[in-house]
Amino acid sequence: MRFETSTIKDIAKALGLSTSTVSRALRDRYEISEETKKLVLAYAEKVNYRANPIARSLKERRSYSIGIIVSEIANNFFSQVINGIESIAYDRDYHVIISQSHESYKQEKLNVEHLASRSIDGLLIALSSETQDIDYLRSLYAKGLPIVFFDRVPKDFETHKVIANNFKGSFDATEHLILSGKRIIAHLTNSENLSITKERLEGYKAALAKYHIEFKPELVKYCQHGGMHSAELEQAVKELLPFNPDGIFISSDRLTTGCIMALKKTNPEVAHKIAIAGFTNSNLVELFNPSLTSVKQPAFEMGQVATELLISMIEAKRPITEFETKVLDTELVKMAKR
Amino acid sequence: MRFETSTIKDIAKALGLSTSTVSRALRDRYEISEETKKLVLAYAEKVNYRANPIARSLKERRSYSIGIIVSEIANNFFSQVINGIESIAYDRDYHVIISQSHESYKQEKLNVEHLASRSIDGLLIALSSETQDIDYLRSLYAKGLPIVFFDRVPKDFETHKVIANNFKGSFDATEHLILSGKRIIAHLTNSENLSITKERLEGYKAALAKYHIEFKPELVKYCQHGGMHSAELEQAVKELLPFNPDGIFISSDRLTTGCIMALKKTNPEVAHKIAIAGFTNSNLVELFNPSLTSVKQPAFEMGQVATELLISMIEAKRPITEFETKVLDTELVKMAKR
DNA sequence: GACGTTTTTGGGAACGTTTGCACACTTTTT
DNA sequence: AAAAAGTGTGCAAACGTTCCCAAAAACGTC
Repeated sequence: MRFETSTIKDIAKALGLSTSTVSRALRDRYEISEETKKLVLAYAEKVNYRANPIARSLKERRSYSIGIIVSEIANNFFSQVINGIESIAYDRDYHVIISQSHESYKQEKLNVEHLASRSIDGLLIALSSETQDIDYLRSLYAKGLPIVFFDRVPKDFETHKVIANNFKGSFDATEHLILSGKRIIAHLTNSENLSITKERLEGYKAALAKYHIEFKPELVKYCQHGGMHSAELEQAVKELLPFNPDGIFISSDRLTTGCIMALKKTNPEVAHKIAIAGFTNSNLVELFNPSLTSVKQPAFEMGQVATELLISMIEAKRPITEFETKVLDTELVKMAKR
Repeated sequence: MRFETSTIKDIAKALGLSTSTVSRALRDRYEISEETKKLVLAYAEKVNYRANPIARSLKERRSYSIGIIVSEIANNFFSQVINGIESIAYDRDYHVIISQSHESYKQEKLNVEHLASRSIDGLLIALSSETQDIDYLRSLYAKGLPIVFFDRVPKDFETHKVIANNFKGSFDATEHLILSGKRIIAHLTNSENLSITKERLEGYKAALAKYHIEFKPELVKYCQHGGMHSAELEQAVKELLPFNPDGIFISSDRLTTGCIMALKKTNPEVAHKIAIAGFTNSNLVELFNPSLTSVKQPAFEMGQVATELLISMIEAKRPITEFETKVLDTELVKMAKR
């Protein structure tokens, strides 16, 4: 803000003290008499003093804020994660700054670098589907920026990570399809770059294997843009239909809703014949028609856990050498009976 | 970041220049020789110099960032608005900081004040449903913080505002219900505090009047928490059903989806008999069952327009005395035939 | 070559904090 | 009674910029 507001200096002058004393009183430092502290606090209250966080950041080289990078806030999963992050961060006196990569590597890098230059104390990030090169993150990390990955994590990066049990979630969903009698189960998934894509594919394969159903690579379709481009998605669906799948297991929020939409639009006659099971954190699934079986990730909790880990890194006295990868269980919400 | 990075001082020392000269070269000021400028820029490039925005903010008392307050990013309408805001802001070299009020007045005030203390250059805000007292905004505004309201705007606040044509949107939706033969049309709406609530109620009334249908206050139910508390919503729906409505016009995103959900849950047998028309920007309406007629707000555009207005205020040379309230048209998306 | 004018550069204060150090004053110890 | 230890305060530097002001350099004119 470009307008006047009372500063430590003003208080010092008004009270005939030095700025150092005032600062110490406000920050509740050790070497300060009860009396002066009371005095300063009372006066500060009176003039409605607000510390200038910018000045503090500059001096201390930290900002008490943490950066978040997600691909889209419009995605229920991510907005729930953000709520989880906020719930912990605010408790611990951190603020959060949210940025969207829109699944673009370039945008992601730009945002991260801007956040870093704004002195964020730590970063929580779910990689974009385009991202392959994470050297820019490595270099920030090497310079001392604490980073915690969630959901979409890189391998070969030694830090805390929080993910869902993607293998089990996929396994359960696929098994559910099989147990309801489906035999030709397609798999629609995200960019191959993503960790979640690989893990979910494995779960799908394992479920097929358990029931002795042959895995057919042609039944797996990847969408580079994670469902952001409807044309890409429709194309994938179109390529899948000739195999006459009776079930589709879909591995991400955007893709799940997008796929149903594409089916309804391009092949309404089969839309109800194909059973769908997919990852989604939409709180509107109950309204969907055709209905579907959904795999819900513990998004809020994931945000909380990631934030706790990040803050522990930020506030650690000594360099951390032991890192954890927390794995949280997903929940299978079975399709309503029709 | 608490780690070393090259500064203007470093460059000055390395090149045997003064910090002032380097600063001028970097900022492309007038009084500087081409030669030195080239030299400095080349070196800056080489050492990958990044200006420290914190220092700049402190010095200039502005931050090239704008604050956004919405109630929930998980709401499609707001996340689309945010995308619109970003699209303009980034073009004009501003960054955005998003905060959520979660429909709480206290949280809203806290967030605004934090943003203000972080030297945001301007504020874009949609009021929370709880907010009645906006004196804290007035006082910031009086101190020089540019504010543009969107969607949920206060009256008696002289500044730019951007809203949807709520009256017409409601009128159209209600008329649509009437034209499809409905006669007992209930209205489920937000907190009475909100500007949108009043405007939408008027549109609803006007449509009823046009077709000589008596307006009955008991058919209007307000939800203080805007659909955030499902109990409140279910209660409202329960109170409406005894009147045997054959149509419901709903005035907000959260309420629309929430109401359908409540109907399905508590009275599945009537859920399909009641025609629903409601405001929502969900991109999943096509999947809903029962289907509904939706009023879509031009959310992205609203964000864009609001941001343009805000930036014009921020960059205005002289105090602005003429303010506009832009009204954008909504779009009625009629229910698919069943 | 002295002088004025213009262009380029440097010195240094300022933005609002925090903090190491020194100093003054009290209290305790010897 | 002097020395030591403890407590509270102030001074001043620092964080990385920007920008006013003055100095220096370059150039033109007579």
